[in-house]
Amino acid sequence: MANCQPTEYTGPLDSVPRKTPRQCSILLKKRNMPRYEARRIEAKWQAYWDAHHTFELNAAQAAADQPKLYVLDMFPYPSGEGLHVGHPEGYTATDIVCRYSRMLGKKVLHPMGWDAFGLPAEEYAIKTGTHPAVKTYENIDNFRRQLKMLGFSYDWSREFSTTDPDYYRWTQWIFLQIFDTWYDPTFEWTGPDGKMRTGKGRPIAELPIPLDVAAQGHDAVRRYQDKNRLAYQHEAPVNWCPELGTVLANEEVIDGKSDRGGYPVERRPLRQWMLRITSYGDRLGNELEELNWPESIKLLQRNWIGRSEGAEVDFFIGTTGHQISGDVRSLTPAVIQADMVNAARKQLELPGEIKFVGDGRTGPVRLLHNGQDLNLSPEVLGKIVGQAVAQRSQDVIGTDIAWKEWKKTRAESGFPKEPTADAIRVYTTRPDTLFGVTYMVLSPEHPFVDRLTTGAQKGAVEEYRRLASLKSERDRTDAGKTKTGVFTGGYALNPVNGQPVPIWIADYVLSSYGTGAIMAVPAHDVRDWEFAVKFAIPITPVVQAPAGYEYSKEERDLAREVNGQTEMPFAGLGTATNSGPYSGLPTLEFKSKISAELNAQGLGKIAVNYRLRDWLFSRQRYWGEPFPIWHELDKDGQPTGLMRADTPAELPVTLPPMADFKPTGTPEPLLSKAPAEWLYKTLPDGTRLKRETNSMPQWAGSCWYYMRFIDPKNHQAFVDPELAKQWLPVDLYVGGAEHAVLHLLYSRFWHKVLFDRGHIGTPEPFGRLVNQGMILGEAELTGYQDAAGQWVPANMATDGPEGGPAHVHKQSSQPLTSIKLTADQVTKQGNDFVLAAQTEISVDSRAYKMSKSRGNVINPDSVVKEYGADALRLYEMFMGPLEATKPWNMSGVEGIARFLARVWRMIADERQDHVVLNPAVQDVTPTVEQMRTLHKTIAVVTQGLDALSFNTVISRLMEFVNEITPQEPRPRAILEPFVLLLSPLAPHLAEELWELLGHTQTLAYEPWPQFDPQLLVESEVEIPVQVGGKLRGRIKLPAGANQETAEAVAKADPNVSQHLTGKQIVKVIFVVDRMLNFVAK
RNA sequence: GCCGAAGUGGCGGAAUGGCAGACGCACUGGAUUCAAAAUCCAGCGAGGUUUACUCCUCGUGCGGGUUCGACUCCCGCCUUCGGCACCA
Repeated sequence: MANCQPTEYTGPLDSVPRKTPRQCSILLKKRNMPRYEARRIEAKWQAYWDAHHTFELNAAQAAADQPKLYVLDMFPYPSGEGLHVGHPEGYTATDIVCRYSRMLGKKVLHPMGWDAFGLPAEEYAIKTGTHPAVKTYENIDNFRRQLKMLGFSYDWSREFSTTDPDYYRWTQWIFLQIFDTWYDPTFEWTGPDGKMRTGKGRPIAELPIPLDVAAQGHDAVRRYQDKNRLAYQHEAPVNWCPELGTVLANEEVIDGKSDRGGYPVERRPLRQWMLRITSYGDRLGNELEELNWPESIKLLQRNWIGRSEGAEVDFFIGTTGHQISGDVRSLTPAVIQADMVNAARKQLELPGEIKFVGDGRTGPVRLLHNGQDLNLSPEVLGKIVGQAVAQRSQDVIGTDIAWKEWKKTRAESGFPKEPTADAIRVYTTRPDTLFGVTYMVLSPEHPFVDRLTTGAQKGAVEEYRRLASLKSERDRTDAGKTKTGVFTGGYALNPVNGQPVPIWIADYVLSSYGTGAIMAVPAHDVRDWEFAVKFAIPITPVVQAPAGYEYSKEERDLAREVNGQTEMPFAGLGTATNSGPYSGLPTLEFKSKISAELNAQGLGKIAVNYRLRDWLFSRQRYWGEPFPIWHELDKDGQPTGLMRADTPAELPVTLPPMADFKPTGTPEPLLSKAPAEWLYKTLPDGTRLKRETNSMPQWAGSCWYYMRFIDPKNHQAFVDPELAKQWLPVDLYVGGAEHAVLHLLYSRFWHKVLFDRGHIGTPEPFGRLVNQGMILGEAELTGYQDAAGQWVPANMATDGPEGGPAHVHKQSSQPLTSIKLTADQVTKQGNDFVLAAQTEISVDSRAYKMSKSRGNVINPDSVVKEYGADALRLYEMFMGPLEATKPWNMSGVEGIARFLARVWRMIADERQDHVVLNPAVQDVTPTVEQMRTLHKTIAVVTQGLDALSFNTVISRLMEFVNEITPQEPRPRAILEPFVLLLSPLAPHLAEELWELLGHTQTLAYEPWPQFDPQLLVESEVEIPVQVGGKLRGRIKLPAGANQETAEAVAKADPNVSQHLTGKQIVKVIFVVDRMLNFVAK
């Protein structure tokens, strides 16, 4: 017997031999039971689904008259690491919905593909010399293998990669659409969705050309069009990452480092492609409204867009001849007189007494020589005045004349669309505080800074600008640091009262927001207050806080004592004071009134700004879509600045063959090293062209993939409009919250452009969005020890400084060592875990994000190998709500595997050496109880799947098994529906059992079991009885029993009656079949 | 600092105004076994109480409130996680 000991059977499930030697059969029958063999079953059914094209949606099915459901997983990047356990979480959820929906009779579109351009493959190429495409397609093969191994019901016939020329041909085509579009913000129209909108992306050919531009000829018109396209080129400081050899979008820079790799990023002015997403800011914000997305994600997007309403206002600075660049305030009339007298004496060479009468404000200026009016012509007077200006860099009269002229011109011409050179344009949300402006601030990069800087300030200003240019955006915008700035020496005139306002530069004003210049109202803005206090600039309050106004923490933090009085900024709404004719107006009324008034005078207009910036759309790397754009060259081979787009017929512009992928080390794109035949061409008319050598960012390919899945093989269009109409929008879109702003905003933007241009009929791509939560590593217990090996309580440990030890003591800053503890070293005390041996030492108990460095990464391959795909799928769904962040726990997977094995034994006979039905499964009529169990399960599972609460669905399936397994016989009539209920979640096991129950075809299209509410009604119910709201007993009643019956039965309960004795029943609360409560005194 | 989400046994979680802790894990005891694995059965918030069946008190981050009744609704705080962070 001993030699019959089948040691090999203790190995993994799949190594159990199917046939065993006869002589050992008695023992081996027991040993060799066909227990639940996940590996065999899963491989079998995956092969079946493939062979039968079970989940491929062919044209006939797609055209069928059934409700459609488009369920999409966020496009994965097929990394070399392979699948992470986070991926199957969302994928399983959508797979369950799809399988369930097919059984409900819906036609389901559920595709999968690859977002495969990007840096990692290119970095691998640099290291190894292999072409990025090689590694990319290898990774894709591995990813596909892993996904197939999990049994997801994707329609693999629709698979594609963004790197396929057949796909990026259409990415380039869509780029050309964007390039061919300008945004008309005032255009009113009704879209195919029947909604009225203001603002539309229109063909560039429809752009009205101003007469003066048209007069300059064809090239001027082209340049004007290029400036107005949704895809345009722009020279601006951008985030240049030398390590990655590319520029990055603002969104790809985190804390001054690159999102990918964490390399330093510097600011450099470069010519880059931009997409004018800000034009769609309003619609991207407003049209979030109707989407079935988590409110928190909508809010995140709204905040990201950051719409603000206010006004643009021009502050006069004079043209070159009339610079206001001295301290006007120091100029008393006497000083001005003296200046002008000096100028006149010099110019007219007149001895004797010279006197000016009038100052230009009250009437014409006259020059008296020895008391006699010389009746000088305005030209001569102007010359004298001009000299005075030249002598002293400020001239009140000159300024005053220019100022009046300027205002007059403005009143006639209206507010210019583009800022003019004679004024600083500011953006403010509080035009009602114009009377409180005591200084202005330009961003250090503002183009007017040089003009406005006076000689004395030149050195300081230049130094400040130099330092600012070296700082990263992050350093400059760190809210915590104290404000810095330099006075330029220049002044501007406040449009509401002509008061001169000193102009500063400071890096708290960003060149990329608004107009890059602000009017500062320290009394009513916390930033301006802080700055004004630091530089002793006057603070003029012009808004009265309402009675009982509660100052915010920010405001209170800036409080200061002046003459024994506490002063602080007031940034809220109130009543205007000290504001000329507007005094007494409430803030909002003031705002609209002054905006209108400024507009009437051509001094300002209502304006909207976005925190969102235009999308920096070019990269300098190889592994991305080439732009379908050519640059015209002049005789010397220099770009003329004019562009030509490829025609659709010329697409795709494929990547040139290259062997060297090393970055150029400069912002010169890698594609500039491409072969000349790719880079240059000559048109029939002799025009030399050079290709655009930037490539598109990774986001491009993922912006529209959901549309291509609808019609992936179409060679005539990116998608057939009829099919798009049928399938869009995506009905359920599941993925991680890390794409809350970028991907989701970018694809909504592209979608809207294509909508405006009439290519698709829906304004939004994704109807319902669900964010799956993150899966953390297994929970860890961590204790801390100091250098001497003494335990330190966990609440005394804190993160060490960057580059230093990982943990330090909160007080002494000594480095601490973290020690991983086991469960038996630790005990719970109150709310804390403490060392069992030293209960005064608390320890950390936490799950951390999975990371290679922490060594807590769970590999789906090994989970599947050990427990099977169904177990992995079910476990990920059982962990908790889909949206929640939750820690992994390997024994939880074992628990699920045990459940699946129990399901197996409920239906299959594991004592036999081949797969047969359990003899307990019989064709008998189910009992009423069994029917109730089944129908309760159908009800809970159906509702649970509709609500995506898979964890409770699985609980209910477990309860079914717990209830039914001990029973014999087990009626087939309840087991078959059970298998169908299980099938969306554990499809391989369900198919195997379905076959075992005698079916010859897949259950994928079996009708979903319907529940009969009649069968759920129980004849007898147990309800709780409370006395004074506290539970005192439970009574059994016939279903639907009335209050009298319930009270009688309840009073008969000894414990209830005991609690009622000596008390008076004041009131009885009774809810039929739910509860009974005696309110007693 | 601002915005958002969440705090329930040893752990993951269930219950969204009506029996707190379903279901699973871990743990404890038992059955089976030569033994182990697997499986099956029972117990499992804390404290008190009864020979026993029991019964009582407390308990959903903390403090208040509304209600016959609150994990659930309202007000104020604390903690953790995520996002934003000089956006005029």
